Formats: sequence, structure tokens, C-alpha cells
Amino acid sequence: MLDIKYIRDNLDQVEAALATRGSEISLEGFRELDKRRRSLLTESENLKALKNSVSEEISRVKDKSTVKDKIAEMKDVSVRIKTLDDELKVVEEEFAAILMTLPNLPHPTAPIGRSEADNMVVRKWGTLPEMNFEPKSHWDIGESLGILDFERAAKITGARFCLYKGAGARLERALINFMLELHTNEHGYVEVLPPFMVNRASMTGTGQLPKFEEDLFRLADPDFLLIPTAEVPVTNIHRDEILKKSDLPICYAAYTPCFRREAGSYGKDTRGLIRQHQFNKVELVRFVHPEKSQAELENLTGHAEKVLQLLELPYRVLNLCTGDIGFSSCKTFDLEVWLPGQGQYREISSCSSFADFQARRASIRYREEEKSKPEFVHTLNGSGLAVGRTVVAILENYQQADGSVVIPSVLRPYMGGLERIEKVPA
RNA sequence: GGAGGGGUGUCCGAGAGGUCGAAGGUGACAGACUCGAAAUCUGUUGUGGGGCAACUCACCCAGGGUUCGAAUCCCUGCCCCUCCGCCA
Repeated sequence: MLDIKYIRDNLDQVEAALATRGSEISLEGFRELDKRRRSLLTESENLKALKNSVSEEISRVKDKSTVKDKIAEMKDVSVRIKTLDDELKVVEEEFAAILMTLPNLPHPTAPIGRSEADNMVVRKWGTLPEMNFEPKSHWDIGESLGILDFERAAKITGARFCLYKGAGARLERALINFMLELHTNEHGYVEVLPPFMVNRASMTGTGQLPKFEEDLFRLADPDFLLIPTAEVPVTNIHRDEILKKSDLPICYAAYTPCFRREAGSYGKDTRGLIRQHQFNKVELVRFVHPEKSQAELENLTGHAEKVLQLLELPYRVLNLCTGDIGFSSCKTFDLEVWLPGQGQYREISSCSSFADFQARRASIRYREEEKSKPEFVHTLNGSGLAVGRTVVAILENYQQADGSVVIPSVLRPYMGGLERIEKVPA
């Protein structure tokens, strides 16, 4: 959520900044409702002040029969207040509806552009593997090794699910453990294991609601939603809290499965693990002092990169352009890993700074001084990494001519020393 | 799922239709005393909205209702605790 006062005072600049995201957003409705809201508020509050003072007078009188006319008058005032408040409620709901659907303002260092074609390559790491054979896709590798079974997953549930088996299941688990150990031991994160379903307030706090409900899986009875990313439960850990300045930065690493409807992506990445309704992810979340958020974004991105470096997977870092950054984000670095089977780089991590956008929605604050007014923290998060896509990258980059896949050396301790996945005779 | 008991300020805890934004204690901060500290004493100490300001409005889990007036009464929901059942 954006700062109401800031929008009010900088209407044109805000409109211009939002326009760089690609869709024209008029703030005329905002301006109108804001005016209306404030005038109703003043009117109602003046009547309330009157009611309060007269009611106090009444309370001091012993013989109520002498103030009959005042009581009657206040009864009338109460009715008028109620009418005004009802009207105000409608206006505020409309106002909030606008406010909650305005995306964050892009950071000045986010390149201006319309689509992913305008994203800026910041750096590249690693060398692309040289193969003297035609690299296979991970689904072919996984199926022929008997470690990924998409057909049976479709039987069990439906499209965009996968059944991992044997060394495949173990590889997934090894990666989760490896990533969590790295971030907790080397990068200073506290491990958390949050609920995988959340309420609407949490989804609203991080920005998934009200705008993106169609991307979420919803439970029928309690009105809970399956998390599309650990960002939601983990950022909401501190919703409606005032944090101690000395506790910042607060850093959490969380493994969770993620559930996404993938509405609107029909026909995209229909094969393989790239786009699934359920996938595992290790997520990094940081609550930081507002002045530090830019530097913290570099830190966070570095932590995600470290995973790829240790796995020796070649990747590049993109500074996403204004047209491509997410709704709540003001700046995002995407990590894209090289996939020989596809002959292209694909997103494996997205590291974002939200500035105070989520903190304002979720009311997450700190005090600069012991006695000073609470101020909003800045929140950041990034995948460290998407586990399923990491499996994809390992299968495709470490594939051998004979169809086997070598396990990256840092993972072997997590795989019981296994060095290579080979076909198990059926 | 059944039966009870609760949700008040940093925390504990009073309150029970009017003078309550809320007693008392505790914690924190400032000052006095002290060479310094402890103890003691004094003062300050919630959040959000509107207003240039004086000031004002709202908030005692949340949302409705009754009333001139509600933390206090009524309804609904959420959460916590105890017992029974069920269950990993």
C-alpha cells in the first residue's frame, strides 16, 4: 500500500511512476473519494464532539426530567451520526479498494521498460557446460532414470504435478537441507517452518489479495488459502507488531511447498518441472531498517547466488524493468540459471525489495528512538532457491552421455555419498 | 464434535451503564538524593485518524445491536484455557 498523504501531495508524480509499470492508472477516483471521505469525517466528528459533551452534562444532572429536551436532541444527533458513518463506511470501502489495488512505485534504479525484453543483465557467473552430445530435457532424463513420474502424478491428481521417486525424491530433499543449512549457518538466517495455508489478512498483507485471488488455491470450508510462496506466512509473522530497532535486520529462512493455480499460463511450460501447481522452495525474508533496504537487497541476492555458485550452476542476474516487476515490489533481481536442455536461461530465484509497501499493508513497524513514533520497516524476500527448478538445472547441466547424472559435490553428503544417479533396472 | 471458563495499556490486574483512555502494581524513561550505584521520592510513559495549530475523534479481541450515554448489557465471529470424545 502506498502512503495516502504522499499520493495526495504528489498526485502527478505518482501517476507518472505507476505509468512506467505499463498500465495507465488514473488517480482521479482516489482524489474524489479522499475529499469526500475527509469532509464526512469532519462532519461526523464534530457531531460526536457535541454528543460527548452534552452526554457528559446529562450525566452530571441528578433529575433527568429537567434535561428531557437535551436527551431528545441527542437522540436525533445520534441518528445523524449513524447516517454519516454509514455513508463514510461505503466511501472508505471504495477508497480502500482503490488503494489496495495500486501497485508499488518502482525504485529509481529499476530500468524503465515495458516487458521482460527490457530487463537489464547485471552480471553473469560460471561457464556453460560443453557437451559432445545432444543435451536432453530434464523430463526425458528424469523419466528414463525412473526418478520423475509425471504420468502417475497426473493420475493421482492432474496436470502440472510430479511424483518424485528414489534418488529423485532424495535429491529434492537433499537440496532443501543443503539450502537451509547454508542460509542458517553461513548467512545468519533463522529457520522457520510456517503454516502452508493462511487467512485473508495475511494474503492481503503481502499483496496477493485482493488483486490476485485467481492465482491462489482456496479451501472450501475455513476460508483459508494455500500459500503461493513462503513470503506470505513468513512476512506476516510480524504483522501488527512494533519491532525493536536493535532487532533489525530480522532474517528468516523457510522451506515450504508453494501452490499456484497458474491461471492464464495454459500452454506454457506444459512439460516437466518448470511450472507446477505444487513446488518446493526455500525462501529468504528480511525485515530491515528503511535506510538499509538497497544494500540488503544486494546481500539477499548474494545469498541466493551463493547456492548456485556452490552447486556450480551457471547463471545470470537481471535487474527487472519497471514493466516486469511484481505488484508489491519496487525493485527485483531475478536469477536465471542456464538450462542446456532448453538452450536458455530460466528464472530460478526472484529477489525483491518492497520498501515499506508490505509493511504498511501489514503494519510492521519499529521505533527510531525509544519514544518516537513507530515507522514502517522495509521488507525483502527472495527465493534461495526454487527447489524444483534447481533439480531441473542439475539434471540438465550434470547429465552425461550415458544418460546418468552426476551429483554436484556439495550435495553428496546430503545424498548418503551418492555420486551419480544411474538408471535402475526395472 | 460435546460441556464449561476466559480475552482490558509492556506485563499483571481492577472495573461491572455515566465523572474511564481506563484504579493499583510492574516494566521503561527523566529528574531529585548519592562520589557512584541500590533503595527511596517526583514526573513522564499506548495506537491510529482529521487539523497549520489550539484541539478533536476513534480504539478495553473483531463485527453488529440496545441507550441521550457501553470496557461494562444483547447477538455473531475469532482466539486461548479446562474436561469428555476422536485423532497423528
